[in-house]
Amino acid sequence: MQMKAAVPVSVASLKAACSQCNLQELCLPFGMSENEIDRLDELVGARRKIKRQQHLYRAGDLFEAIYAIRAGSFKTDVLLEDGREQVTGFQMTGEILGLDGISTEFHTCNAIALEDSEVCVIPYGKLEELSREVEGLQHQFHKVMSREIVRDHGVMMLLGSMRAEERLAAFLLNMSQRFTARGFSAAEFHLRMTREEIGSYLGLKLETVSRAFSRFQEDGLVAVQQKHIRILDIVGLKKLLHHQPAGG
Amino acid sequence: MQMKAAVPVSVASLKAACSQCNLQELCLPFGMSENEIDRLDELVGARRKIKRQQHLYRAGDLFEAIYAIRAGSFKTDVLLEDGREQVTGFQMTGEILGLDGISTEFHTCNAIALEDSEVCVIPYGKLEELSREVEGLQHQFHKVMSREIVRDHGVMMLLGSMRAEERLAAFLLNMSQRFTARGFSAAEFHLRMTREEIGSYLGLKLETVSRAFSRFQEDGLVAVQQKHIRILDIVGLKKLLHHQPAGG
DNA sequence: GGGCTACGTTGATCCACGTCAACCACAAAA
DNA sequence: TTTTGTGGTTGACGTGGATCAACGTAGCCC
Repeated sequence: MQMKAAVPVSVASLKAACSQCNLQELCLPFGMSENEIDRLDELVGARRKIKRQQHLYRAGDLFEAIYAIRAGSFKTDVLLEDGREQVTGFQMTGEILGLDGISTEFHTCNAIALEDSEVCVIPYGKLEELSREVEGLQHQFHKVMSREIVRDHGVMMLLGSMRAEERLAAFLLNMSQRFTARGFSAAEFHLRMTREEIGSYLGLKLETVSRAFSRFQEDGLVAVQQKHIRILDIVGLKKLLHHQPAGG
Repeated sequence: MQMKAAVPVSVASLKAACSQCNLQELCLPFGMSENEIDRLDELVGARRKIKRQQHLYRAGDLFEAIYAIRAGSFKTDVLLEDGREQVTGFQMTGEILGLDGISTEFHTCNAIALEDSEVCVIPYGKLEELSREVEGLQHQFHKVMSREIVRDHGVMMLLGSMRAEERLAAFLLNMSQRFTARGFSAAEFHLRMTREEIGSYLGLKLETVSRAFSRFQEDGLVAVQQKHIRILDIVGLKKLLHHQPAGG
C-alpha cells in the first residue's frame, strides 16, 4: 500500500451511512424522511466485520449497542446448562440484532455469524437520545421491537401446534419471502444454516428435518441439493400448513 | 342516581393514577422518578373492566392503545385457520398487553380475561409523545418491550427443547416467582387457566398436563387439587429442569 | 336436592418423531 | 491422489406424548 494523504472516501467506507445504504427499506430507516435519515447517520457507529462461526455477542455480555446486519446472516441461540441449544432465530440483511439486551443491560442470547458478515453498530444510549428528538426514528424503532414480538409468537405457534412437515414448510415459505424482500429469487436460494440448526429452531432433530426435506422432494414440492433449495410448488407447500393431515 | 354536583373523588376513581398505584414496582412506572410518574398520570386514560372470558382486543382489531393490568389476569393467543389455538402467554397484574399491535397498527393476537379484570388504557400516540419528553418513561417502555422478547425466547426454549415434565415444572416455577413478586405465597396459589390452556401454552395436550401434575404429586413435589397448587419441594422441581432424564 | 355442564383424571392403544447406526457427499488438507 | 472431517441421508427400532374413551368432580341453575 502506497503512502498518500487520506482520502475522505476511505474514511466514509469505515463508517456506516444509512442515507447511502440500499438496505434502507428493510432496516431501521424504513418509513423515515430523508431529513430524519440524515440525522440517523450521526448516530450509527463504525461497521464491524464478523467471520463465519464467530460471535457478535454472547449471553452475559454487557449490552451497549444494537446491530443492523449490513451483509451476511446470523443465528441467535440460547443454551441450557446441560448443553441443549435452542436457536431462537435466523437474521438476514437489514434485520436488527441485540434487542434482548435492553431489558437487563446484559445480552441473554448468543448471536453467531452463519457466514462472513458485517454489521452496523448502533450505540444504544445514543439511539435513545436521538429517538427523543426524531419522531420517525422513535416510531420505527418501536415497530422493529414489536415486529420481533410478533415474529416470536409465530415461532411459538409453530413449535407448539404444528407437526414436523408443517414446521419445515412454514420455515421454507418464510425464508422464501425474506429472500424475495431482498431482491433474490423466491423459488431458489441457498440456506446458510445446517440441518441441525434448522432442527433446533423448529424443535426437531436433524434426521427429522432431513427426512422432511426428502419427503417434500418425493412429493415434487421442492428440489433439495444439500443447502441449495428450489421451490417447485409453492401452493402445495402452503397447503401443508393449514390442515393437519390426520383429519383434525 | 341523585342530581348533584360532580365530586372530584368520583372522577378520580374512573381515571387511573400511576402515582397512587401499588403496582408501580411491577408496571410501566418502575424505575421512574416521582416527577416522571406524575407526568405519566397525564397520559394514562380511563380504566376498563373486562369480564371473565371476554376479549380485551382481538387479532385484526385496530391498534390504538396498550394496556396495563390493574386487576385480574389474561391469556393471549393466536388462532390458526383450522382452529388450532396457541396460547402465547399468561399475564398478571402490572404486566403490559398489546405490544404486538405496534408493528402493523393492528393487533395480531387475542387477549382474553381469565377472570373479571381491569386494565388501565394507555393511548399509544400519547405514550410515544410523552416518552420523547420523559427519558425515564422512554427507557422503561423499551425495557418492557425487550423483556417481552426475552420472555418469548424462554418459551421457545421450553417448546423446542424440553420434555413434558420439564415444561410443566418450568411453568410452575415461573408462576410461583410471579406470584411472589406480587406479594402472594410462592408455594401456594390458584391457577386461573384450564389444563387445556396450560397445555396449549406448553405445546402439550391437556391429558399430558394432567398426567404430569399427577406424577409430580406422586413424587411429592406438589399437592394438586384442581386449580389449587401447593409446591412442596421447590428444589426438586428445579432439579427436573436441568437434566433430561433419559441420560443425554 | 337433582340435573346439567365444564373441567379434570386415568387407562389402553397408537404413531410421529427420537435414537442409534451405517453410509454418502463434498471440501479442505496433506 | 488420498485422507480427514463435517454435514447430510437413510434405515431399523424404541418411546414419549397424542388419541380415544370412560369416569370423577365441582360449580351452577332450576
